[in-house]
Amino acid sequence: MLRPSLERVFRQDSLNPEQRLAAEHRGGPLLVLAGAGTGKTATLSARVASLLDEGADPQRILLLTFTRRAAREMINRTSSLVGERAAVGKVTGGTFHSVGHRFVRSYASALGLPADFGLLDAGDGADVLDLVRNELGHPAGERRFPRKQTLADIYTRTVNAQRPVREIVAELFPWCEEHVDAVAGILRGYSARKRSLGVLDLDDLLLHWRALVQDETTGPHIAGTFDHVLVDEYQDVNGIQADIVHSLHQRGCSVTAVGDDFQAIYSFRSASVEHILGFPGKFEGTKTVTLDRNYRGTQPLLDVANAVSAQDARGYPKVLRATRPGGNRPQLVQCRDQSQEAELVCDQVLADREDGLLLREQAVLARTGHDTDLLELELSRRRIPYVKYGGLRYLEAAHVKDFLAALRLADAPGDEMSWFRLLQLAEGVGPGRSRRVLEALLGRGETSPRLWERWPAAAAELPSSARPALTALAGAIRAAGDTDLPPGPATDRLRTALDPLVRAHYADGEVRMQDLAALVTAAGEASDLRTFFAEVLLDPPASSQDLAVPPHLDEDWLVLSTVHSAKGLEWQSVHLIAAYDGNFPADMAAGSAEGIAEERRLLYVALTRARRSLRVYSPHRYYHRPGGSGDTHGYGKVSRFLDGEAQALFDVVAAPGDSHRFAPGAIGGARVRVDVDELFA
DNA sequence: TTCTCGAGCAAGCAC
DNA sequence: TGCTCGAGAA
Repeated sequence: MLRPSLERVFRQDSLNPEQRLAAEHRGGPLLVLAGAGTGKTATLSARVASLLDEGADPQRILLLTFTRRAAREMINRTSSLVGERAAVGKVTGGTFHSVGHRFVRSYASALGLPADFGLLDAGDGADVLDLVRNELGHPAGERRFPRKQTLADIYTRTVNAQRPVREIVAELFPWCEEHVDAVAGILRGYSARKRSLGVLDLDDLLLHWRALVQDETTGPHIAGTFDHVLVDEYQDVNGIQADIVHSLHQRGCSVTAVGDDFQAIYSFRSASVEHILGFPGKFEGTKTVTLDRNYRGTQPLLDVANAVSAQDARGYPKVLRATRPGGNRPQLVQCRDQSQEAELVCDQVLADREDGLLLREQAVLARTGHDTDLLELELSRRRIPYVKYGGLRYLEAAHVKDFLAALRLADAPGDEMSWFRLLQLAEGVGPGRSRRVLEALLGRGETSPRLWERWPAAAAELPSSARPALTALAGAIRAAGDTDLPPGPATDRLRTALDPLVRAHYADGEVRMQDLAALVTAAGEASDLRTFFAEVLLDPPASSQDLAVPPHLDEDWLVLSTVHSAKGLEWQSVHLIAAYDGNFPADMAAGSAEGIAEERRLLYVALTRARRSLRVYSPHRYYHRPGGSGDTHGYGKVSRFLDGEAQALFDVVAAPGDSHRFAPGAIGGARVRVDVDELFA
């Protein structure tokens, strides 16, 4: 039963009967099927608030979310409900990876890991794989031999599916099958190398966490620290994550899973919609609550989403119903090509802004990061500020990797790969010299305490022009590794030392250094360097904007995002671009029924982000990367998911104007030559 | 040994 | 289109 105070709070927050049921359910596993926009966050927050109100210890509540942003939002909402920020703040929250990391660190010795084990992100892992591949004598140039990224994909699919590599390769990478023995050897070498380096990659964190929870000694210990485990976005868990949750359940934790099987879009990360579909069967005594009242969109928009979801007979049936009345029909905009698409989007964005809609209330969604390339040009030309989420990730930018390499060395000065990377920032230093410097610096397996004494000898291998900057950098790394120095000043020293190297090495060094300033600001709020490093790696900022200090109130920008990164977010106005068949579904995914089903769900996620206005653009002619030889353009139809029935729910708009002016072949076989060669005769 | 440049080829979403 | 690798010059 709820106390009167909370009773009032719930009513104020207007929980509907189903949401209330979910918030107040006690005993036994709970599955909340929450359609898009049905107040999932409000419900989970209310449930946490209700548990706290009953006297639950916040530290004994575990909240597993997909991103740190989601965890933060949940905790903020909960504290506005209970009004005790401090108590709520003690709730253990984060992503599977970050929470797993905390346990693996605590139980490192039980796992036979060094107490100060390091972390590899996806890019680091691929680099180590590349190293092993070359050592085993498979140069990257060899015909049809998988590249490092492909090797990394094979590795992660294999361990996450827990199936033999031969099966995975045969099924998902058939073009690599002739090399499967060599691939298996490289993966074995990769595991051995990680052990000898004392590092874990992202998959290892989950594997080790699961091992801890399943172990008869450590398992009860870990499960015993929690009474309640709440998992958000359950449709996107993979087999290992599902095992972890199930083990916690078996060891006595009360489990709540929240998700929407129709928003499962992460199968490429080995997530499977089967885990949410099979939840009631696996967790005995499950109470299932379905939320289908939509508080986000208007009915004309939801009708389209419903029409798309109805094409898939599987899953929990649900039809979204709007709670807000009225609304306009969505538009399906047929345009000539992607440059016209970019113009039309800009026109509309500016028109809506004239009507008082902030840029931040508008978003442009796309299948892939580079679908927005042309649009970004047009936005810059018209001076419309924007922030881009997804696509090329922040951590993959070379200068950010440089900075993280320095950060890693502060914690682990013996890290060969990081040194190798940083040394080559200097002019006149390549792989050859780096190797000699490292030989002098790291010796043969000697331990690190004496490492800094060897720096002068190591620096002697450097060309004199490179010596001052690298010596300064080494000094900054050594100072940053001193635990007495707080993370803010420590990272600032690193940044200062990197400054001349970054400016000289990259053409746009100026801009890159500003990015790093944002990282230093973020580091200032962390408790120590190692924690900061882990946080950045395990929950990377979606863009440098994520790290920046809170922007001024008068700043406003349009949001560009991939559909994947847009999950869980909403805007007043949404533009979905490049919705042609071949992109929705992507050609790559169109080979299998499950692949197509997932693409449909991806479109569904995009369609359900809008509150008031939705425009879907389908360019007739689009650019694509040449797959073989010949034309680099394709002629597309609108996505097959927007069939006749779905299209009838749109206002179909043909782009205005000159649809024939640039039509291919209009001039027949004419050849117009421009030739200045005679000038150089 | 480092750097530059051209050829050849691959492919997206991300903790 | 943009990365990676190999050839060849400084």
